[in-house]
This record gives sequence, structure tokens and C-alpha cells, in this order.
Amino acid sequence: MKLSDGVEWGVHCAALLAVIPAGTVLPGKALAEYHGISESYLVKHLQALTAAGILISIPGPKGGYRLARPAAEITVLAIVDAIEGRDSAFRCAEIRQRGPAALEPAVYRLPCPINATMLRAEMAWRKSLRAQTVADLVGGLAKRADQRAVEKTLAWLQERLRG
Amino acid sequence: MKLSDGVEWGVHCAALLAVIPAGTVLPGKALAEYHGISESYLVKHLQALTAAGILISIPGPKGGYRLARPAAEITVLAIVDAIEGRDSAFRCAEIRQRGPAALEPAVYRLPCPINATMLRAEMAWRKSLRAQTVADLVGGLAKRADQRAVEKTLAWLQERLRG
DNA sequence: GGAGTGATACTCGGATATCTGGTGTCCGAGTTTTCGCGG
DNA sequence: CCGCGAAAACTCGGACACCAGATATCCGAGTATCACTCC
Repeated sequence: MKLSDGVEWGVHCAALLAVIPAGTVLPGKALAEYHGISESYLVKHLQALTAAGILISIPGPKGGYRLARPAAEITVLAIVDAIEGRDSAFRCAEIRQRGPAALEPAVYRLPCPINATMLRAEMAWRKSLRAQTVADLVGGLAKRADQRAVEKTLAWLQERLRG
Repeated sequence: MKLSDGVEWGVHCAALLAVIPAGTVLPGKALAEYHGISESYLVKHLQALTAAGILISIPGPKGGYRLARPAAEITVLAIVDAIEGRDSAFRCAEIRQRGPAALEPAVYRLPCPINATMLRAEMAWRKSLRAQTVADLVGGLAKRADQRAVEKTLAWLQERLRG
């Protein structure tokens, strides 16, 4: 079980887009450069975030990405769902209905306790991620980050911002 | 993000092994046949469970598998860990340390808030799985299962039990 | 008849192929801005 | 100076290789059983 790298990329990009001034955008190329990752592949994930209504993309020169709504209204879960898909990690194959001791399918209307257990755990995971917003992350970063790093980032942003 | 099918197989097998009389064993072939799955591949997962100290394997004719300790002392989490590995699903690549705005590594001693958030969610997931034991699952199955299915299983077990 | 010994059958265990899905890249289509030209 | 048109830059979307890990299989190692032989 492994989470896609795109999740980490998407959350970091959302956090960076949360600190740019309202009305400005940042191109995918800049986002990739800032994080030192592949531009083409990052754009693939940004597309998913755009399709999910988390980001808004502006075409043309001076175009780029920005958050579709305030950072406080974007949960980490929303980003994970957009990139990983909403399918649950555990998919019950109903092997209890197979093999020599199986009966007719009607007997198995009640969900398998094993499936229920796994789904309950996944609910706890999702609940935890839903409790955290991008604004929370930015707050944590601002509090912990080295002041020089913040200034360096702002200076770098100055040359890349559009809009 | 997807959990291996082996997790489902492993938990089902543990539940079945929990209901056989003490001192008896069940061969991997029988476990695979009962669930209608590939024997060779199932054995691979049973090996992992054996290596993790959850199952005990007996070689030779009249050999097979049995639980290494009471079902009430085997958590679902232990089975998942044994089959999926203990690596966390989210692996922080520390992309904050890359790119043009990065500083020297010493600045990043404090963990990334994004990583912390993902790990916290995973803790909730693990906690939920740790709260459930194989004995709990068997109890749930016994309460819900059709009586005919139980009898059919017991009759089938009668011919496969060893020891 | 009983005990010892070798062959046998059955099991687990690890090494080896295959295949799906994530990873990464590239190119064309569409759109908006920008620049240049002419009136 | 203003309006029009062409070029450029950027994003979007899909199509195409590549690679890791999961999936699936086979063959070898070990052990208890069984049969046969010898005492």
C-alpha cells in the first residue's frame, strides 16, 4: 500500500498557492521548478485538482493556477481524493462466497465483518484528513519555518507571479 | 492507493484457523480450496504471517498451519502489517528541501507539517485496526452467518483437519 | 511377530516469470496575450 | 494615434514509453508416514 507521490506534490502546491496575493496566479512550470520536480507529471496532477474544483486554471500568457476557494475551505482529504481517487483502499472480493462451503448469494446480504472493519479504519483515516485544511498547514509552516526561507520564497515568488 | 488482495486472504484464513480445535492444523491447500483462491500465491502470504509470528507452520504429511497465539491476541493490524509491510503509505520526499528557495538541510530539522498530517491520519487508521482482533471477527461472523453455512463449513473441515 | 530401514507422499519455503497500475514524457489543440503593420 | 491581423506563449488534454510492485507459478528442501525386510 503506497500513496501516490502526486499527493505530496498536490498538497505542497496548494500550500504555496495559498500564500500568493488574491487575484494572482502561478504557472505550473513555476510550481514544478519551486519544488524541484517534473513539470509534465506535476501538471497531470494539477489537472486532476482543477477537475475536482480545487484549483482554477487560467490559459494564455500571464496564465497559471490559483485556488478555487479560500484555503480554510480546502481540506487535505479533498486533495487526496482528487488525486488518488475516491475508491477505498480495501476492496472486498467476497471470497467468503467462493469455495466448497459457499451457499447461494442471497445468504450474504449482510456485509462481511472483515470488510466492515477495514472500512471503519478507512473512515477514521478520512476523518483525520478532513479535519485539516490547507490554511492549517500554512499556519503550521509559517510558525515553524526559518525566516530566511520565507523571505527567499517571497523574493522568488516576486518574479514568477502573474496577474 | 490500494491494499493487496493478500490482506483479505490473510484475515479470512486467520478467522478460519481461529475456529479449528486446539492442536489441529489445516494445510495451505485446504485454506486455498476453501476460499477458492490460488494455492501457491496464498502460501506466499501465509509465509509472511508465519515469519511475523502470527501463524505456525508444521511440515510433512499431517502438517499445515495454525494460529501462534489465541485469536483474541491477534489484531487485524498485525495481519495487515505482516502482509503489507510496516512502511507508512505516505512517504515524505522532502520536496520542501529542493528547488531554488531551499536552504541548507539543518534548517529542516522540524518535520514538515504536511508529513505530520498524513502520519496522524495513518495513526488513526492503525489505531482502528488495532482495536479489532481476530476473535472479534469470528464473533461477528458467528452471530451473522447463516446456520447452514456454519454446518457446511464444519463438515468440510472434518475431512481436512490434521493433527 | 516385531523392530529397523528405506522409499514415499505430502507439506512448507524460496526463487522465478507475468501483468497491472503508477510514473514520466512528449506532442498537438485551443485560447489569450502580445507585437507589428497599415490606415 | 487607432484598429486589424499574425505570431507567440501558455494551458489543457490525450497518447505513448517505462518501471515498480503486486500477482501467479513452479521446483526444491524437509519431515512424518508407510511398506518392506530382516531378525
